[in-house]
Amino acid sequence: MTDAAPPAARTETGADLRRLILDHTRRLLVTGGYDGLSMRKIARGVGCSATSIYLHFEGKDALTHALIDEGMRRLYAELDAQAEDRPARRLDALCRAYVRFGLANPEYYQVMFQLHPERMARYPPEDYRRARRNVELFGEALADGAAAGVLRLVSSPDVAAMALWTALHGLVSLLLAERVDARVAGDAFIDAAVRQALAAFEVQ
Amino acid sequence: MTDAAPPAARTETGADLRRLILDHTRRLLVTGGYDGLSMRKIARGVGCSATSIYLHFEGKDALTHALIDEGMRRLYAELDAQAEDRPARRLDALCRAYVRFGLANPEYYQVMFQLHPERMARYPPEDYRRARRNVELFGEALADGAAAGVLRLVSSPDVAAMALWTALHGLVSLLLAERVDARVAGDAFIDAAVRQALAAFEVQ
Amino acid sequence: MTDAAPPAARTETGADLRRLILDHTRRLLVTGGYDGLSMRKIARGVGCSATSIYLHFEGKDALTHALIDEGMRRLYAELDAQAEDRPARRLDALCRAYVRFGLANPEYYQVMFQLHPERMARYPPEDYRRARRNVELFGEALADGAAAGVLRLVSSPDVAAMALWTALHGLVSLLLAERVDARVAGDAFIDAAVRQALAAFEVQ
Amino acid sequence: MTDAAPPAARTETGADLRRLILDHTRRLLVTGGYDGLSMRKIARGVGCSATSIYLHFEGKDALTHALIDEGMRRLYAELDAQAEDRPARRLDALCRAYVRFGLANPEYYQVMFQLHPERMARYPPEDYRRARRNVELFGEALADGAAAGVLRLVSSPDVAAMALWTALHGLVSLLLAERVDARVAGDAFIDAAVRQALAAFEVQ
DNA sequence: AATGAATGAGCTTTCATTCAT
DNA sequence: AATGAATGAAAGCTCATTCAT
Repeated sequence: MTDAAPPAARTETGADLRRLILDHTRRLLVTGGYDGLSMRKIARGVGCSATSIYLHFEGKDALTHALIDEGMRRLYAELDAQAEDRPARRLDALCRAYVRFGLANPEYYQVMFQLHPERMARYPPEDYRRARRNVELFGEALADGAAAGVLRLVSSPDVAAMALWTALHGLVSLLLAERVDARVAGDAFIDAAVRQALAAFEVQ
Repeated sequence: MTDAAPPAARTETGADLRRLILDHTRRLLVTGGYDGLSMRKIARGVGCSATSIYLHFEGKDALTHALIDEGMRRLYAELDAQAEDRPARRLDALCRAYVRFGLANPEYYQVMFQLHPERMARYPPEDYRRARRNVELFGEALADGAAAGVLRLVSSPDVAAMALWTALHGLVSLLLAERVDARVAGDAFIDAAVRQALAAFEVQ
Repeated sequence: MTDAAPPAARTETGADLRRLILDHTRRLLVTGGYDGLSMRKIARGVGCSATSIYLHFEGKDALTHALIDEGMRRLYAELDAQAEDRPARRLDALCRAYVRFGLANPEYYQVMFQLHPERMARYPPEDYRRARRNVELFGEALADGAAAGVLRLVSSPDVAAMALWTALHGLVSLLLAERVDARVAGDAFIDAAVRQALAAFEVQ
Repeated sequence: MTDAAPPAARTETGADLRRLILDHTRRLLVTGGYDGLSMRKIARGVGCSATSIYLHFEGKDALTHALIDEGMRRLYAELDAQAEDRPARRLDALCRAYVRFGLANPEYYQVMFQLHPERMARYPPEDYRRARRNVELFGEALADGAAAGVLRLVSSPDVAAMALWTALHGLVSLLLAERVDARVAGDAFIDAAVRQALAAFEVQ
């Protein structure tokens, strides 16, 4: 039959629908936040039925989790790309890459780090473990730096990394929330904040 | 003393309903976050009709804003109570008081600092101005310390205060979100993180 | 006691509140129609509590009925003022006065003639009787004209008057509803429509 | 013929729900008027959930508009069926068909011609254009009659048609509103009123 | 792989009205 | 004469999800 149509047409939507859904979900997250998200809005945006989303994701949670995982992988890719041998320089690069990633990907950042704990409780453990790798990169740089005597550590590398991460996260999230005074916010401020967060590790 | 006479008359209803509503709203915020909040749930919790809430608050926004303002005032009270003459000590006390407040009042903290910017856009300007006073307290301590030569500043007190605030906020919000590794989180970690944030201002 | 205040102050709001309510209700009717009417909106506009309206009117129905009655009286006053001895001229003047009144007082006209019959079912019979006087004025002019041989009647004056009224009502209500083509509506159109409605009574 | 096969499959549900909704909406309009209308009442009447209505109509407005359009088409069908060559007779038949339609379909008539202008403002322009075709039928009869010298016109056919329409509308709407004296209303009255409205076009 | 139809629960808000004061 | 507090009912609408096809 002629109306059996080109099979390629289906292929394009077929496996790619998953991608389309993820991408449009991200777009919606930027404008309306997590709560402004709805399966129907996503479907409308992608041009498929709401039901179709359930063919690719178990539910809203699973969709969100997929997005988180994707974000975590991308963040890792960016952080891991900071190929710098000297630990102090690497730490600095990691911080700046982290902030850059957050500001450039508000939608990922939101679901990755600003979701209600209850919602995260159902996050798959193995994904969680991978997510933690991101902070570990900071810990490794700190440990390397301490070993080389170029970074000063007063607590364990893990603790220091976690504390550093909280500082960076505060910077990113308040900037994204537009809570930093507009007259202050800007590259200069970001630079100052990152320096301030790193000052603790400077050897005199 | 004389005007203390008839307030008991309407203990359960009257002006007290406003308080009950605010209090129960806070309770709901802890468990379900801002999006888990609903006028009906609040009403059910306080034991009044959903309509009654509208007698005391113009709408959900106004109710939230009242809560934010209340939180900001309480935070200010706590920060302002850190009566310490020596600037460096005062700054330290401010930081610890801030974190303490956030962890002790997750519901306030959430609406105060983690609301979607769109939702904050409707926040009354005069309340906003008062809210900013909180960060200013940090700026004053920094300026005082710099003047006295006991704190080192590489940027303006305002910028430094804002950057310090972002660090503290990151600490509080990740702890509240239960995103800090349980094996790490604890008073020791908080102490380490605060020290790390303050290290930038230490004079060698 | 000094706070017993000037009694005149109360007098002004006292009996006059009824008037204020009626007047503001009319204003609301223009903008939002009957269904856009609400006791609270009225109260807000007048500056009194919603409860206070119930001191002056039994309910929304009674308030509406009072407005209808007032409108009917005003319409009667306008029609009755068309002092013209010659019946044909008087009839013409009555028609034009009717249309003028309707267009000038859309809020009255709406409740007077465009309310759902169910809502009118509770209208007090004695008021209804007075309302009917308005159409009777047309009937009298028609009867006078027929007796004088200057108006042609093919049905009883009552029937003819009623039919004439329906035509005028159609004109007014479609104009108020903005359903007459904007390029057509205007004084010329009104004039043409009234002439057309009166043509039936012309003696050759 | 072959594609007429499986429509019985979804007799109660499927595409038929749309019809059921429209029909029940009409029924509700008769008893309670436009303002007595509610999505829930409709749903209760059809035996479906309120949500289901939104599957077939975008909202209350769209539902109403669909009803208006349907009514306009039906009215047009009735008017257009008045196949009469002689213009004067055709005009008479049009008038009587119009009134007949209005009295027989109070629910359609209501939404078609008695809706608040604000509500009509959102009516789709292309539907509006079709609706206007109804009045144009009167204009054409008038123009034909004038050209043939059997109808007297003192204004343009368009204006005369519009004026005639307002008269008929007044007749229908006051009858539907039960505002015409019960002792008068009846076929004789309708006949008298229509004659009166048409008298203007009679050639002496 | 994809869909249209359907739903129950829920949302914020407004309504007319009553009651104690 | 006037009010603040309160309410049940209802409004229009959106939600995540299921199911038969």
